[in-house]
Amino acid sequence: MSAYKSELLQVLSSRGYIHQVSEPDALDALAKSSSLTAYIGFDCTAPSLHVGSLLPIMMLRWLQKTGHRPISLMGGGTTRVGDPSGKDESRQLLTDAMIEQNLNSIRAVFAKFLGFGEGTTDAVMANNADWLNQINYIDFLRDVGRHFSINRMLAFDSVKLRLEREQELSFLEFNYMILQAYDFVELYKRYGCVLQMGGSDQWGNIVNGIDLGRRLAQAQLFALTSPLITTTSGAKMGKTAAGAVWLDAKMVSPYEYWQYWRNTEDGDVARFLKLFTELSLEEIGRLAKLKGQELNEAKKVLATEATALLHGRAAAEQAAVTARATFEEGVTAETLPTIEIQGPALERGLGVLAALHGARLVGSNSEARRLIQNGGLKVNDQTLDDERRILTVADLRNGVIKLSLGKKRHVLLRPV
RNA sequence: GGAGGGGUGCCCGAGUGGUUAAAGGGGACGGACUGUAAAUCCGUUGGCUUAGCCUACGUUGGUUCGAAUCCAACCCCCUCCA
Repeated sequence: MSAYKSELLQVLSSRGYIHQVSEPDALDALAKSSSLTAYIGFDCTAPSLHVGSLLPIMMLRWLQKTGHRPISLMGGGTTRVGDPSGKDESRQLLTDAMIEQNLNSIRAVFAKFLGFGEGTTDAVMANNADWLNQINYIDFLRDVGRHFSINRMLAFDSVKLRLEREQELSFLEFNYMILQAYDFVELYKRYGCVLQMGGSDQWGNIVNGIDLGRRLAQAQLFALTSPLITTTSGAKMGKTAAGAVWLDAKMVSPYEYWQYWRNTEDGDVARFLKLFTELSLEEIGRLAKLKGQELNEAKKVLATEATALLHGRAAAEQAAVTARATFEEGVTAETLPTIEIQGPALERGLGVLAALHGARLVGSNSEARRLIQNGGLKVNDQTLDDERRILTVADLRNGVIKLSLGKKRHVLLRPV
């Protein structure tokens, strides 16, 4: 690590966000002497962002905290084209209305990490649909297309690898990097944005933007990429039993989110503390020294800090309390995820299979039956061995029935 | 437009007329062991009103007692040629 002089690069590099930087010295000097504007692009094919997007969001957050202006660029325009990779499934293109809806809920997530407004370091939310949708093909070819050399584009890894493996590369994909380069220049013109950040796989695209900026606007632009984050065991981040770990509380509750971080692998704890919390490096260094079972304390800190950033301190503390009661004291915490059921249904007697399905612990009755055979389901902490078991009012403990799948997933049924 | 190859379960991939709900692997989930970790081992992995029934091997028809397997048409993907 070279010794950066600007606070921005010091922070990003010491916390492990940096993989590559173009012209680091010039960028460092600029970041030290002035307030930069920088952006990261996000796609909006899903209704919410998930944990995989957290790293770039944190970079924007640090950017703002060190006195610069972040822009989150939504790919409203590029999403309309659809991602050409993954050609096996006939993916439907999203309608404009769906894209708009996704944009709105994603915006809510950003608001938790960044301060938006009109000030000089207030975050900006841009949407490339604003300019991409207007483009006239011929004009675009003449103004932008002439600056791209096919010879050079063919040399980019993303293209070269595909060609070497004789994999199909559509014209659409080939153009993707041109559109992204254009975004960069457009943001430079509109906001004076001089830095694009992104995952290491974006390097080629970003560099294209830098070139285009020089040719089109005589601008000096910069690239900064972050390493691709996988867990120690090599898996991509953000997938669990229940699917993706979304950042929207309606899709993944704060408790579940806390649990996700609590279950971090040992080898990832220190790295994740640096990347996904704002604890000081000294504090993290102390936590990272913990060994064996004690490391669990560090995981709890990670879980609480990471959850606090997204869902607020109160929700995070409550998740921690719920988890302690559930796992360490063996008590049924009332704050576990709760499903309301109809009181009369319980009086009549509710089949466990239906109850489990209703609580969304299982996807089908067959799945529940299998789990019962494997001893993986519990009612009020008692292993369930009879799939015909009927739940009644007599099963209520303190007004709820606790259903458990495995050791970690619990749901309370509460009659209303 | 011509020639050839191919479309199988979450993914990869075997299977060319009869216990095939479909080998094997990956992934995932459950159990054991642990520290709500990793590794390891065991089990499970289409659905339902589960001794049974239904739905499934690109789509639609056909042959047959019986089809993922044979035939026809169509759709889609890949390779080569024009």
